[in-house]
Amino acid sequence: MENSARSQRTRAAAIQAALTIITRDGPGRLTIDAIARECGSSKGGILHHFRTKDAVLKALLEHQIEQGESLFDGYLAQSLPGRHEPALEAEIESLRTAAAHPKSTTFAIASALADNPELIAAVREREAKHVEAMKKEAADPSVAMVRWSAARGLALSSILGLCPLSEQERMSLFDLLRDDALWDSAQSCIRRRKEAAPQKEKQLL
Amino acid sequence: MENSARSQRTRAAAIQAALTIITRDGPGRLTIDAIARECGSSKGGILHHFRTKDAVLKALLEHQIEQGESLFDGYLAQSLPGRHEPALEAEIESLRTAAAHPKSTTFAIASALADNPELIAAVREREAKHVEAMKKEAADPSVAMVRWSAARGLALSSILGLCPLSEQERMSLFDLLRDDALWDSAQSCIRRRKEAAPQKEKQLL
DNA sequence: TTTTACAAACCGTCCAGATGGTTTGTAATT
DNA sequence: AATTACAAACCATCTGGACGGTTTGTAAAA
Repeated sequence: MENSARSQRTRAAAIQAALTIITRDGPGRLTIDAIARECGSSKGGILHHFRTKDAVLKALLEHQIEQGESLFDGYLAQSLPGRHEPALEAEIESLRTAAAHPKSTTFAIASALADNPELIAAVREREAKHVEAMKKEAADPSVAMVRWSAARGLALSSILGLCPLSEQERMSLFDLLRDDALWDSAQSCIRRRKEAAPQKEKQLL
Repeated sequence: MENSARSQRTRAAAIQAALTIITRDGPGRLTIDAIARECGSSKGGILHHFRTKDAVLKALLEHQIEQGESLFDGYLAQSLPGRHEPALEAEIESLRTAAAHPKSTTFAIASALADNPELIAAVREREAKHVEAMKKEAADPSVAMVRWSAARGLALSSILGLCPLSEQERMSLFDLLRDDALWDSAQSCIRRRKEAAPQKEKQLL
């Protein structure tokens, strides 16, 4: 086999093995030895691709980010032309999907990443771009941020195993958050009220 | 010194030391040796109080829960008699406070807990009670859940270092979420719309 | 004197990374 | 086409340190 192809294949296999381990055995069991065993490779082979264990984690995170991004892109592409806030809706749907995965790798990866704040920062910066897009398209950015935050809260709670709501409740809340027309009408009420009694948040968002 | 007092003191010192380590050095550095070193005790001494490391984590979690609970109780006690949804507001304020702590121990503890799902379940169950209370007092439970989820999203994002919003933006969003009157008026719009075009979430929440 | 609280030395295991070597692929030279 | 020279991928083994937990010792309290 061609060298580069071989290399790429084992690298992908290593990442897949890491994901398997992290979900099956928990993040505490993710060792280089375990990865090597899982993908039928050797420790040396793994360490040839990733010079340190942190490099493995970084690759894992990048893989996860790519997944999330393509999920988002898919939902964005699906959105009908008439929608007011396609990015927000795609984001909400992405979060709904993420929340649905109870044995989430995301949690495991997050916990494996706990000691690497710089990697987390990368995620946050990517998130900032999405937020920008959502604010830009929104009639009222602060309402968009509320909807986004709520979806995020549901997703993060579920991923961390902290969500006390049933799946049905979660689902219908996601439905509600997504319902553009509903928020449009609520928005006008809020706006009217804000103008009547101006609040701090008005000029900030 | 009296035995029991001495014991209690070292136990508290151990927990405090664990919190110091976990925030200063990261959860990966939380070892029994480190705790002993930090609080000027010995490994044997620590293991006299906590038979295993998991017991330390459990104690740490309980400590954190107590903190959170008393914070919530404080805000609840502060709430003025006229408010419609005191529990929700107290919860939102608690979450605001939690979010404000950037070097949060919560994150570190969460990640240290990653391999102990049963401990996480305890937190979730406690959360369920709060949710019940909030639903009970709410005119529209689904709106309350949206507000709560949004506050939770902001808090969790901040704690995990994933929140791309500025502190000001976060603060004003919390203000907005807390504004009972505003949501009341929005609620009536939503309700009107729901009745006009009934949705799935209506009967579920 | 028995129990409690702690200390110090120690044990077994796990694991990241280093090292030295083998196989496989590649490209230039003859 | 065959040979040579090199590079990349990969493997088996070792090591040094960290860490959870145990055992043994000790001094004070009960």
